[in-house]
Amino acid sequence: MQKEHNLSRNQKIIFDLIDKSGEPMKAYSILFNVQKKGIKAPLQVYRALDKLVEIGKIHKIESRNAFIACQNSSCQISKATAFSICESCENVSEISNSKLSKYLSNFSDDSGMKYSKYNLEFFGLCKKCKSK
Amino acid sequence: MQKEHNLSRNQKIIFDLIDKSGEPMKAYSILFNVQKKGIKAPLQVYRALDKLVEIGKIHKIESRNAFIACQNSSCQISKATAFSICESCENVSEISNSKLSKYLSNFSDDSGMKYSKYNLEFFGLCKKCKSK
DNA sequence: CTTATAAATGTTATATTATTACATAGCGTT
DNA sequence: AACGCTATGTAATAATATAACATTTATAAG
Repeated sequence: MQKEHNLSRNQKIIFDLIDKSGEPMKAYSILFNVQKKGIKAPLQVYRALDKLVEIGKIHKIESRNAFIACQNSSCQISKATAFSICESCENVSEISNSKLSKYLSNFSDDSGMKYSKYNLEFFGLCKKCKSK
Repeated sequence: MQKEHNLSRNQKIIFDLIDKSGEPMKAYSILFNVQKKGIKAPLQVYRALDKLVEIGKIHKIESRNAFIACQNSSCQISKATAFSICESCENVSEISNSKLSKYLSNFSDDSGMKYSKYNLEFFGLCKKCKSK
């Protein structure tokens, strides 16, 4: 079992927003959306985002500078993330494929590096966009 | 064989700089370094970077907003990139592992997406930093 | 060679993303 | 209460990236 994290006020507001949106959100778009709730400054958003990423409730889509709620029920794999990104409609979803995550988590080469984390982003066309 | 790309003046200046540095360089650090050669504006740098990424001469390290010269002799795999990143010394190197690239290039799942590109970033401690 | 076209360049301004620095408040432990 | 830690508030600014527009250079077709 995972440790249950008690989110602080700002963290909760921001997590709920991202989670409900169901898609990647950018920091300043988040800021805009939570200003009515009293979160006024970028730093307040970035601090909450940092924490939420740290505890695995959200992930950053690096190629898009955006944040998406973790879609793996228990957020067990926040150090091993994989996403599929449609280059046409920009739809993003988290890939939960145990073979893939096993393969990558166990990956090692002769560089002498000890890998403790990875992030993988696949790009392509989603079903809908392919058929257009 | 690959098409030989004739780099333009700015592209050449910027590629040479990145290539010689041997490590990831940030856009504004590049800008600073090429100002004496007449490249004065960020956009000039970003345009060259865009082109160099497009033709596979350099890659963007997304998690670092930095650019590194392709280390695979012929840049054949610019649509299939993998890097190892030391979280202590920030050393980055491109992973050339045919099993890995085959595995990922052939990856598919039941999402219906057609994957045409991927970028993978591994994080950990390099040999040197591990032993400190 | 010249005309057309695409690619690259130059320049200014501005948009977007993210952090520094410093002060204050809340919360759990002893 | 006193301490340590986490979170918050606020202002300023740094770092990363793009828009818009004018001009020049390279490439290819006639």
